[in-house]
Amino acid sequence: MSLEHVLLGLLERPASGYDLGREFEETAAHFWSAHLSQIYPTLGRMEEKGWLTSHAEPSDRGPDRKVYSRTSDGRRELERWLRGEPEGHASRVAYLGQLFFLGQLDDLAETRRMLVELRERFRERLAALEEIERGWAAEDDRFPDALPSGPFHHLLTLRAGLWVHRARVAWCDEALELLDRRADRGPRGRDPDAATDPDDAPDPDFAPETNPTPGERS
Amino acid sequence: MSLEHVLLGLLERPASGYDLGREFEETAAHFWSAHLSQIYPTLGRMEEKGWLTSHAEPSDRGPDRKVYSRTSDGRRELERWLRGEPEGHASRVAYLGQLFFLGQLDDLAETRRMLVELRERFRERLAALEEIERGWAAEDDRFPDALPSGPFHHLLTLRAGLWVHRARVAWCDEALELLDRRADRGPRGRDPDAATDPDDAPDPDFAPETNPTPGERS
DNA sequence: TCCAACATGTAATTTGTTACATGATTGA
DNA sequence: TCAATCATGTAACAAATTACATGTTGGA
Repeated sequence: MSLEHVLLGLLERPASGYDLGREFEETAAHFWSAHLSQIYPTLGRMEEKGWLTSHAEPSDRGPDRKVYSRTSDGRRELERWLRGEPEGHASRVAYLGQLFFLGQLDDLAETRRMLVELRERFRERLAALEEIERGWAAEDDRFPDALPSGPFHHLLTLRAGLWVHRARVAWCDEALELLDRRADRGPRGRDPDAATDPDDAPDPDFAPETNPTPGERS
Repeated sequence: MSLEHVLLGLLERPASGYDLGREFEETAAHFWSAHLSQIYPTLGRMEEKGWLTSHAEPSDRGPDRKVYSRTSDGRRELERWLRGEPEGHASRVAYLGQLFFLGQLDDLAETRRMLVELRERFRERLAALEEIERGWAAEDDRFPDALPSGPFHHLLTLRAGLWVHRARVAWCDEALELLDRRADRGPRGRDPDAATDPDDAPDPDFAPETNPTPGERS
């Protein structure tokens, strides 16, 4: 299970289940997520396997904290995972499933609505990632070439998110353009607001090549 | 459950569980995946709900096929899903988790190996998507602006994969460049093959802007 | 004769989500 | 006093993977 490995990675320093839950929302959100109700029993199982030890610590407020530390076995397991093959993802992207079948509705306004909504979400996510990167750049003058190894690798994963979200926004722009070109020829399912949308300029800095067939570079 | 909705979408025409399994590997692979052992019981549950009906049909070879058809209730449920909010994804991208923690190894050669391996995978996936698009363009002279609604939406989702995979390849290029710049200053964990890798030119057609901070466009 | 593709399923297990349960402390 | 944050968990359910089980047909 990869959750166990992500927890091992996060436990570079000792932390409680609750702490780790917060880390999933903050630092790890762009590549993993987990609920506390999954984290707690998982930590328990990892302790049974000998990858972690725990001790109780009084809390400033609220009940005792149960603080976990990685054992040398845990560290070894993490290394094994890190040195192994990159783990893929059986992609399950529900919004693409929706879009794929939206042709069965024969209502282009609905397709348009979905693309506009998606673009808005991707833009927000992108802006959040850019903000994080700006923060890192401002608070460490070694950014980016002289960063310590940990932060440097964090930057690499952050930039994966940046590239992908930029691409998603650009894809939405392209798709909306294709869609509006269609709406101009066949009147069926036409969105009355299509022409008045104020927010439709594609990003000129991020066009892979001639639309609509960037595949043909041979 | 979105699997049920994807199955409803795929059942535009009647099909057996086995057929649908093949469709997941072929047409739907870039946005969803499912094993036959998940598909069969799911179809059963959907029939109980009244979204599908089934009848047996003799097969050319092998046992009888159990062919499912969408009912009007099933069609209505599909529409409800399609007209609803775009469904997000709790992203769990294991390879980014690996990369994120690879800093704890302090072995840049290992980071390099992973990025090169990832880039290779993304390139292959990208080439496969480009090949599919080329096939569609060749077999339908209405491509892309005059395609019927179904194929048009299929094209939109395909192009999502194209954009994202292009971005992933470009991200790997950038990451390797940053990495090699690091290796040049600090000798620690240096990959002896880094300089002789023949396969390292970044794609000039797909650079968002100045590296390494495409976020700063203000 | 053996393997691949066709065809359908069940069982066991793992993984992930949602709902429930409890209780302390701090600030508005 | 009320809500938010801290803090840990269990239970029920849903979803997904892996392993098991069975049997046919056609081609190398």
